[in-house]
Amino acid sequence: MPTTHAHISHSFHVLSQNDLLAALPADELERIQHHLELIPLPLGEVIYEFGGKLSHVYFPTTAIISLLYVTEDGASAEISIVGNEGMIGVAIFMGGGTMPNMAVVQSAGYAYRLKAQLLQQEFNRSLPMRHLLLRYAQALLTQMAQTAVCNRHHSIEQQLCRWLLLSFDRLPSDELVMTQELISNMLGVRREGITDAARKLQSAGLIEYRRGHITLLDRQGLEDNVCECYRVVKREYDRLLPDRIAT
Amino acid sequence: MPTTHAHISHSFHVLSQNDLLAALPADELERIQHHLELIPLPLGEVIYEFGGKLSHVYFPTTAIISLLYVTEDGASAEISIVGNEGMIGVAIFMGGGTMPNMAVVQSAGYAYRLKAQLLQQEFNRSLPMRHLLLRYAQALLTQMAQTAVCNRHHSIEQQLCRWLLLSFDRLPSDELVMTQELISNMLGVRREGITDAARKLQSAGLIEYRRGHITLLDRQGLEDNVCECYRVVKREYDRLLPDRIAT
DNA sequence: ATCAGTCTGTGTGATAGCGCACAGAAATAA
DNA sequence: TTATTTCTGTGCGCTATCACACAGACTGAT
Repeated sequence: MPTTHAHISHSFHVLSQNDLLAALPADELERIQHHLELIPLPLGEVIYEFGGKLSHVYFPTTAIISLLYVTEDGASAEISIVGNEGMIGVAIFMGGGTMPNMAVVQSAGYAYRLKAQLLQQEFNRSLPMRHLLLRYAQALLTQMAQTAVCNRHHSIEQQLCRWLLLSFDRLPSDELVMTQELISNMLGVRREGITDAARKLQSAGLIEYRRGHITLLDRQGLEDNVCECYRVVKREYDRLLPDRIAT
Repeated sequence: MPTTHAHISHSFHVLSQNDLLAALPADELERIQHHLELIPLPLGEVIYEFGGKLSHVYFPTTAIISLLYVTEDGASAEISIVGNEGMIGVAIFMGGGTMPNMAVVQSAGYAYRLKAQLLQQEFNRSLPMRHLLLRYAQALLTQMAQTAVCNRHHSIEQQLCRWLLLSFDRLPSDELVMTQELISNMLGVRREGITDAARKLQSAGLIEYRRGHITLLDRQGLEDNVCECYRVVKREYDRLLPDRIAT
């Protein structure tokens, strides 16, 4: 029963586990607080389809969600990763309503959700809300742009490092439940390519994995191996959304 | 003398040559009209550098501008193309001020420019302005996302088709002044790769080229060859910015 | 405890794109 | 005109990645 589950877990959850909610001014947060529902998001759940209209926006706390594009011949590519630093549904306040990609839960967890219409109202009404969400949208823009660059120029191993770091940054623990097959779908490469790259990282002592579980052992080591794309994206998130514990 | 040049050409230019300006309500346009300067943009001019702060935003009329990212080891990749359908400087109203990429004139022409501060004021003041610019930003987001997908999955030839169509869509004529070397920089591939692809397109009768000039011969043919990415992006621009001749 | 299903490791070609090197052609400058 | 620079064409070997195929290992359900 999701409701019970949500209810039980509610005591362990606080709104501030999502950085955007945490950065809202107190009065603003108070206004929407009662409309926020804590929702469990199981692995693989599709939050919206290609072009699908969103009834709610989602502010993940422990869940991680991937924005994916699936090509006509079935190949896929991750456009961006969203976790507790952000939200799903920028198209709501950007005005388009939908986007030509899909959102899938990449790592199970929780998210607060809010009726799309309500978010839109608040976006129009409140200047701080608007500023915050727009800055987040810009960070998202940068992540997408850098994904394009990374896809063009960097090796699978570098991309895997980037992907792992971005994921672990958004995760409360050091263990990621994720098969190599799924990672290969995200990065849009072959599963064997991920196997090779992961083995290298494991024998270098940076990660450890076994059948669908990846454990972070040496973050610094990963950062030493990753391409600039990770740093560019991270720096931009830090710059644009600095007030993660604010007001 | 740019000033003279701008002045002379002014008589041939109307604000509505830029779709965003054209879509503004009359009263809004009137308010900013006197602050818009027509500026010539020569090929290769850098509008902003990596992380550079913008003093103005630009609304191209006949110019085409590329957003590029240059990697630490000197490779480059185009993030998006901006022409008379859009503007340079979304970071101004998104709130970040700068972005981690650069903007370079890819095809010489003109653009109206407006002081950044003024745009920001109008963005905050006027709801139609805000809606318009946000929808444009969303279209830009889609272009970036699709660039990532295309970089991952499609051949150089397909990408060249996409790039040519996006460029010709933004150009008043059927001739593009552009060397293969420059195109290869945009797409982030070798020059020889472009030579091969271009030769194929030429012998198929879709384009014709000679030393830095490319002529569009068969648009339908290009569209038949291009990957879905072009269509996805175009459909999204059409959907989000339909009122190109409005109000 | 067993078995079916899922994940990971590995091998063998094929191929797209890369790096480099250089030649001929076209435009531009002197 | 002639000389110089800038483009484009082409060849050759190299590498990363792909496509396919299958074996072994782990896990969870019965």
